[in-house]
Amino acid sequence: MAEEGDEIKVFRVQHEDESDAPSLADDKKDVALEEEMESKPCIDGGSAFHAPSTPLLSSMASPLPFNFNFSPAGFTPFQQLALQNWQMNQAVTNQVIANAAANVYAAALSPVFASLAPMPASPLDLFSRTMAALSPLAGPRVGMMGGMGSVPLGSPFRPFTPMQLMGYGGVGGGMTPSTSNAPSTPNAARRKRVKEEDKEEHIKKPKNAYFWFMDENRKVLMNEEEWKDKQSADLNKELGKRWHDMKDEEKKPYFEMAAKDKEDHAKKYPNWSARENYANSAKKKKKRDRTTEPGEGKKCRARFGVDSQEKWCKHCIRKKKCLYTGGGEEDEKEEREEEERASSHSHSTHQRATDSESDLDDEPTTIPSDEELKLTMELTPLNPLTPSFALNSLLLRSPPKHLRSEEWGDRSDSFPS
DNA sequence: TGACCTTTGAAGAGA
DNA sequence: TCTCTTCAAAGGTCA
Repeated sequence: MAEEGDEIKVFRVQHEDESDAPSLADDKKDVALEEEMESKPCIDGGSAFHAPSTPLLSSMASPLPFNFNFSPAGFTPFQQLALQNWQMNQAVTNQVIANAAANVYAAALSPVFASLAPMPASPLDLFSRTMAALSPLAGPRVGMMGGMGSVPLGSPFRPFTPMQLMGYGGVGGGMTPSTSNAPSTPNAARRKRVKEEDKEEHIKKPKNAYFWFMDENRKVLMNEEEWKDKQSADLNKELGKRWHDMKDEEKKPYFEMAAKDKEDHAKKYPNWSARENYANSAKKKKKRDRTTEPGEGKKCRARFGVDSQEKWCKHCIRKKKCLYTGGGEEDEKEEREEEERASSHSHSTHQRATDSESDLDDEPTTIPSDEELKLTMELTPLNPLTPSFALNSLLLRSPPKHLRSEEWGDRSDSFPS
């Protein structure tokens, strides 16, 4: 059987120079993508088979049937995107075949299946049996929606998870559950690094005296019969009472601890200010915004509705700045910024309403982002610029009917024969 | 997975 | 100077 650590790396993209590692921002994007992909379980619900590496397989790895590369030059950005997707799918397909081959080989090595699947006699034998395993005629199948990469039901073949197919998680690296805290793959290490970097970005406030007191007494309280099953909030209530009942002298050590903590914090982060932690994330800002009553802070039109103008303040009735919202400095600043943004844009794209009527609208007209535009275009049928359209067009090797031939040009040499 | 609950004290912002 | 708001920790609950 294959040794531990043996692996097949057919399409794993390696950075030639590790020092030329992607930036943290890129890492974050990658990690988000990886987490999304890894969150999708292996389709047949089983654990993926550990594909062995053998000289026989090595001979198989290179001349896989679909291995085309062609230059995206001359394509529109969206067509290039489609091209990338297509090439990625091609890589996945190749990996599926490689995995199937590995499974055929591994099954042959297994004492259980040896009688059913004898050793491949040659690379050609292995290849033909691999293709047979992938054939739709191979009986009921499981995994990968019954398509390419699925395996005959009841067979020892296990499809790889999407991440494994892509080379993430490592065919030889992340297949078995890790028993240590150490990241099992370079990607896991990268993910951990990203999380740690995120952690480092946030410098927490030093604890105050009461928090030092809580630290010390929470566990004591939790050991008390009466409080051991209570929730944290209840414990905090009780701790608050006890803190309140304590004499100043009893509190003194905690204030000293807090003072020391504050001093150390100031030494460690001389330029830090508590302000830095004020709603520095959108979620916290959202949370903060929710602390106001529903409708509070809204202008009269939004608060009472157009039909209840009798409830509006006199300013709103006269289309002036709402009395309820007050139109604080922050609002005015935002409005100024909004107007600047609007004026910097062409007047045709987004003209922020400047009259009081529009000013009363809750949601200003927003400019769709590039991503939103892309999505919209993807959802628009027959748009020649959408990735899916471009992909289909590429695969069909013929220009869309409504595209002029000179726009499309001759790209027949870009496609596999 | 992250908000919420609950406490006190420190810090910052704004009036 | 005063008032108001936010955040620091904990861990169960809930969406």
